[in-house]
Amino acid sequence: MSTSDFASHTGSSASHSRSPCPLACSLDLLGDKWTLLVIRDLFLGKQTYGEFQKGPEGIPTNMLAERLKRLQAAGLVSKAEYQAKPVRYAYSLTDKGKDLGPVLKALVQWGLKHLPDTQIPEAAQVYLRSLEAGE
Amino acid sequence: MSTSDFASHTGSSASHSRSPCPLACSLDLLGDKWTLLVIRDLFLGKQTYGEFQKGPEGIPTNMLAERLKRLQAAGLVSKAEYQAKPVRYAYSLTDKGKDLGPVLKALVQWGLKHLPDTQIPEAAQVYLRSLEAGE
DNA sequence: ACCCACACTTTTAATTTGCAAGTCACTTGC
DNA sequence: GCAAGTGACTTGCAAATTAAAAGTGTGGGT
Repeated sequence: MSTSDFASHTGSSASHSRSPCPLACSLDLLGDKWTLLVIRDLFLGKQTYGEFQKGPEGIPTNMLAERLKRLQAAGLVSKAEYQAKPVRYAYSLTDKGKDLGPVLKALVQWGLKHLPDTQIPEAAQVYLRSLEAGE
Repeated sequence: MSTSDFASHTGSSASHSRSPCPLACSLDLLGDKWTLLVIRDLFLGKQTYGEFQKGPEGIPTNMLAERLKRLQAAGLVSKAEYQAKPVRYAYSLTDKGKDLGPVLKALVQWGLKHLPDTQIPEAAQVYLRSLEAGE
């Protein structure tokens, strides 16, 4: 059945890539420099591809496309055609995606406390409040 | 003027690489697949280089060395020589590092809720409890 | 003396990122 | 009615990052 012990990666099924640890698995999906920024923008109410691109960090377009695809495949984000004539799409968070609120909140609060010169733009105060409220 | 007039990184100083957003800045330091796993292991009580390497995820040794260096430089981790004859080092979390408890907790809870087949090994139940307790 | 453990460093290959440019379906202005 | 523009991506590379492997140095055990 198996030629070696279970300690090495690649378990019986392809479900978890590195280990069954919920932290490791979360990081397999979210652990990079862009994914959670896209989630943040969704919390902020951004909906279209163009809106994400115009963010202050300037995400490369191919990164954005791939992240949106990954997040859809993982069921955190849904894509809906809101207009057909010139076809336009609106992205939004599913409940699974909205459950990341506490993760964003924790990272934001850590950053505000420990990283100098970081601040939440006025335009985004609303979203922090929605995180506090546990939306 | 649009909602974010500091949209493009105007480069007032070299302090933040991408934007003044606390989330973006936190991710500049922590946003990858390994850094938070090292932090997790520190919460779990691991202290030596070898203990980190033996984790279930099998972090490459050069990644581990670099992450430990980065985390020390950022003041999240401290390194102490606990034995001189054959020189041995013990790594531990600073207060700044321990403040990541809520971040780990949020990611772990999200993973347990939404990612199938994830579980916290018995040996680590203790650490989750310490996160709950707000150590 | 020889082999082994710890704590890394170096080398080299594979993968991912970042940037620029291109595509496709329309829509608008002239 | 046709060039120019907009939104939403895709494609092609160069550059940077990551992963896997092997090597280094100190000292201990037998």
